[in-house]
Amino acid sequence: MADIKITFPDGAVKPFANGSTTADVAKSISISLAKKAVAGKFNGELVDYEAPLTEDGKIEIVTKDTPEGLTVLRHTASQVLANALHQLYPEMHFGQGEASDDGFSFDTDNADHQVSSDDLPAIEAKMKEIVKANLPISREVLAEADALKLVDGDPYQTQLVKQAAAANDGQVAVYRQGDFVDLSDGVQMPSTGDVKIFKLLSVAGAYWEGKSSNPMLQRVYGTAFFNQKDMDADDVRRKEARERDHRVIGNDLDLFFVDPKVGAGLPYWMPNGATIRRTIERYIIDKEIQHGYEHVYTPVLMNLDAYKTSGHWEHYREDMFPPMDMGDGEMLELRPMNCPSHIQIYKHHIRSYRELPLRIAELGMMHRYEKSGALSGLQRVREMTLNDGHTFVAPDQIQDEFKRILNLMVEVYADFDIKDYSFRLSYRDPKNTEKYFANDEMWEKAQKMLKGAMDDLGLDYVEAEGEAAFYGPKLDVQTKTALGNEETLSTIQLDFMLPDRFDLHYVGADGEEHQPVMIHRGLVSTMERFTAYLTEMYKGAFPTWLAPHQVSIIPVSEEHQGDYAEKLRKQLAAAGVRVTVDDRNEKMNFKIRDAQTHKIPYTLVVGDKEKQDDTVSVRRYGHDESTSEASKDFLSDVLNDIASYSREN
RNA sequence: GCCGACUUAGCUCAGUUGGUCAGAGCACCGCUCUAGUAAAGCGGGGGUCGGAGGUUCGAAUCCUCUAGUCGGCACCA
Repeated sequence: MADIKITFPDGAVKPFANGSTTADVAKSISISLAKKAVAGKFNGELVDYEAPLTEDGKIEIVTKDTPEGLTVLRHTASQVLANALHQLYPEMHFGQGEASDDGFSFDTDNADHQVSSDDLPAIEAKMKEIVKANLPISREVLAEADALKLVDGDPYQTQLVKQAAAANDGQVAVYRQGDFVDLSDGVQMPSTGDVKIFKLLSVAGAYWEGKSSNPMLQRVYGTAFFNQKDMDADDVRRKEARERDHRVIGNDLDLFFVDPKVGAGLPYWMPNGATIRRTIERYIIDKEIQHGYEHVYTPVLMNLDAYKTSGHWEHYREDMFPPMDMGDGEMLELRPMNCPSHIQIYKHHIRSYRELPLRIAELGMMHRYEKSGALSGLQRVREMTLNDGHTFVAPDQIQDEFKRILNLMVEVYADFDIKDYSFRLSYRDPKNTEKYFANDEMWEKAQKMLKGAMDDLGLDYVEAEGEAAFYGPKLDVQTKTALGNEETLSTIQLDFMLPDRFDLHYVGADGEEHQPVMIHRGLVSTMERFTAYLTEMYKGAFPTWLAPHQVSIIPVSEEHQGDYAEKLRKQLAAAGVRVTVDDRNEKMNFKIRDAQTHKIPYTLVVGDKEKQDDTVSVRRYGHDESTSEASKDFLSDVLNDIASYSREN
């Protein structure tokens, strides 16, 4: 057989015997590379390390230190987990395994004994046996009929075989490790012995195929690494994520609480949390007004008919609080969103094209009956206040307005020092269009318009089908919570539907009536979610302008310098600084420690020396040393710090 | 909503196979010490062990139901 030509990433081309493997190629380059290699990437496709290459192509060696290498390892770990489960529970039905950014998982269904976290040690022990046995892993391709025989009536596997066969000319790939054979579409390590560093983490339910109408399987989660150092670092990362969790910090810093006896998902803002929220609220209102928004207040209760007209009742009835029957035929609804309210504002006057874009904004309190399992701290609640805004534009103003909103958003993010986010264009699901407002032309046009605007601005984004609102496509800004869950922070949504349903119009230059387009937009999400987000981002160490307590004054001796401390407090407070004197009957060290654990940006220690010179000894949060400053200078420093949204904390 | 685990003082947690097991630290209150950059000392108050049933001579501990929390899944206008 003729040699095949292998092209390397640097462009070099070398002949290899037909049927050579990635391993052969790697070894030909260097022994050290072969040691690090776990798989190949041949013509852009991940291939097994020992898979024969039978045509010309470009190769990349996938090594242990790449994300792809880690995925290969975790795929293998997932298969080892499946093997262990199979040995421990022969009757168990198997769903799918997965490798993720975080680790790996495998789904199972066992009628007699559902796997629970108590079983993890035994499963892990069995996995260790399999790893120790160092079983070679090989890929085999079977005909559909043989694959079906192999899975022996397992309902989930049978379905997977059929799907795989349908997608691949009746061929189904399986991986064998010892006697255990399993379906897998992922490239794997050469041997079970390669899965040296791993552990199981948790068990949780997961719907088969991700559909809530399907049965629920038990998903075992674990993680795996190539070396102990990375595993240890991952442990630390998980631990730090928990410390960053806004629910933990919210409790430690006394920001908010939720009392299940009073109502799940109904948060109470303690003074500290309320101060942060108030600061955010004042900031965003001022910012929006500067940018041409008109801020309004509208009722939290509204006639149910408005939500029937908007379509929300039809789409979200289950997630709304039940309407109040007032007894005389009137039905009042706790509003789940603010659009109809702002539409009322729009409709209150005859609108001229000269008024457009008309920007209506509100910190609108809304209530949604979120499913109990969805509730989480301040991130998912049943009463929330949304930084909401609706701009009403003429059709030819859409793109400009979209860009304006985006610019405003970027400005706001900069003020909060938010850097870690990504854009997602959310389209309707083309396979499931009945969920959405029925107007194909509108969807096509609107989606194209959003994409065009993003491309014009040169911004990177991912496109997500099925993530649109029922009335239109949107641009979402995605961030991550401390625990790594994705959440939407900002959103800009195009809406051609509500203006039609509510019969909105404006008088054009031609004297005729025209229909406006609505753009729904939220910059900083709800006060609840945004506060949670900031708490996690800053790890509770809020920058001075947001910190509930900005300055703590500690007299060395209350008796001797108490009057000076109080004089300083008055000066600072009069300038608008949130300042307290710590006059408790405690030692100075205790109070300094207390100020630090409460993450107060500035601690001022004042003793006889400071009193005499009218100075302060300043210690910033997180710093070990202190500096001496004239009290006047300190005041101007703090004020400057606040005014500039300084991020030093 | 679904699967699983969990729920003991304001907070974080101990409580072995049901039998002085109702505890600790922090916080809180009181007293003493008047402090120079991350916890002074002593003393005190505080919980019908999430709730409701049940088993038992006896339940924080076992069973059932229920609420909530957590981890996921689904949902997220």
